[in-house]
Amino acid sequence: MAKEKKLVTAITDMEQDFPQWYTDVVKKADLIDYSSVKGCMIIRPYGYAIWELLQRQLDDIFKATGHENVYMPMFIPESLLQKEKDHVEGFAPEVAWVTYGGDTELQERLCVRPTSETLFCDHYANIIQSYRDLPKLYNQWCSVVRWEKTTRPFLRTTEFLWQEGHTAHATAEESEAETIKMLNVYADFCSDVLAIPVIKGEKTEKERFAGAKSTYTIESLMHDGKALQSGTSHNFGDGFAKAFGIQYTDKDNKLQYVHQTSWGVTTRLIGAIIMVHGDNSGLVLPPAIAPTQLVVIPIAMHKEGVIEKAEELTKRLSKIARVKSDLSDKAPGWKFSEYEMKGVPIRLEVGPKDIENNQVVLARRDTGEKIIVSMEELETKVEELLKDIQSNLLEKASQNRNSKTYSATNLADFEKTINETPGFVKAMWCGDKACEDAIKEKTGATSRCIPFEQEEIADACVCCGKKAKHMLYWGRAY
RNA sequence: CGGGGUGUAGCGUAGCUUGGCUAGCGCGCCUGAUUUGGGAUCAGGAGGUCGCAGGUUCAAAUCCUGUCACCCCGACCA
Repeated sequence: MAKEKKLVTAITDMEQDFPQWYTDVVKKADLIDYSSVKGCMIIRPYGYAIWELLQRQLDDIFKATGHENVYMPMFIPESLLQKEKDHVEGFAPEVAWVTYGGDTELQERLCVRPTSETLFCDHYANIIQSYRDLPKLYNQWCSVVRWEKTTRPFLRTTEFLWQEGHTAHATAEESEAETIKMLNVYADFCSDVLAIPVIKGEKTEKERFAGAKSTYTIESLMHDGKALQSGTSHNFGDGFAKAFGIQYTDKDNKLQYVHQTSWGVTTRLIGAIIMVHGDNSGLVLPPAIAPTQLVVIPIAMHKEGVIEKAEELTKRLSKIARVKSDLSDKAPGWKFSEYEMKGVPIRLEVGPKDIENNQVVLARRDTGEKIIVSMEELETKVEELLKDIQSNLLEKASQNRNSKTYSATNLADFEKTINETPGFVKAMWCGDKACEDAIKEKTGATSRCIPFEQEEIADACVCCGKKAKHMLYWGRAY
């Protein structure tokens, strides 16, 4: 693999100060700006373009799997939020309240949705009567508000964009199948589109979503060895249905409760892209999610025919990729750096020498490699390169994650590993919450998930030594 | 919510301890010329309620009080 060469000095080295590196990338790549409201960020055009591509592709998959989009109100009356006990207890500390309408104090205060389970449930109770009404497969794209104490761009903001799927099914088997199906949709999307490998698994009871029967998660690993929960899928069983009275009459004319699911991913995924693929020169975008896949940079623009050639190539390549050209009067070196910070997968340089030789120079962002390509095979080469970059990024991210995945069979090893070599730690667990708490207390690591792919790395629980039930992934998390 | 820090031009900052004349510098921006294969050079130019409010003083970016905001580190969360 090619040695990574530091090309831009405007960004702090990640080895030196990872949080600062992250902030620098987010700012230098023009993804966001801070706003005048604490914890809220302005998503700038380039950042939003990434979100739009992500949204469009995911939405297509949702539609293809039978889901429909709806839009729920952003306000939830307090009484509605309180219908499911665990749920309200889980979210109450972080909701924002509306208490006035104009200058009139409201009879009942309204919360700004932190999530919309209660709204969907209330609605489902009204529209579901018969088994013929099932399943209901709804999704909404919206923003939610959670009054977090500490915020970071994309990873945790007061308001964030997401999608939340909410479905209602006739049976427990169906809701479980839906939960797993959507988890797989997320996992495939992460690896195929975002080039981020994930661990699929179930959350322990301690980490479970407020009100859920079971919570499944995809966990990814960032460059600094910290874990990021990248998507979740919950099976509610009939808990919410009972709290909200969502019943239907089955084929045998018996009244039944529905079984529900919910699942979501957020703008946090953009944070994951940054921290999984980024390097010391800035952002590195997988082609599938890059708003600009190739940027055309003319060299010596004042020379005869250069601008015309750049425009011609831009037009030609626009047929096969998302292409833009930069004909501004900045120096070429400045442009190189600019598009590297922004993570554009391929840079095309074209100057008088190239025109003379009937060729162009392609530079790939992931490896820094420069390739001379003849005009004739340009399209073929660009398509090939985009594919190659996409798969190379997934390969690199997988290697990185695997090299930072360890296992521990006793607590001393566990602690040493998590402190000295940050990453995932695999360890056996007896299933007792006391051990989970103890490990968190002692090491600062949280249980990430009980992976579907289990391994027998020992017989005994890493904490108490009793007989182990599962292998768990642990890590320090964002 | 606890601890720490910072607010001076679009961005980054000097000045504040010890009050004093026109608030200095770098980047960026505008104009022109020369340049152009890794953040070009020269010349000229524009841009400031010194976070906000009050106070002390002949005089406040500087001292005092209050207030607002943001950042970083912890405990809680996608």
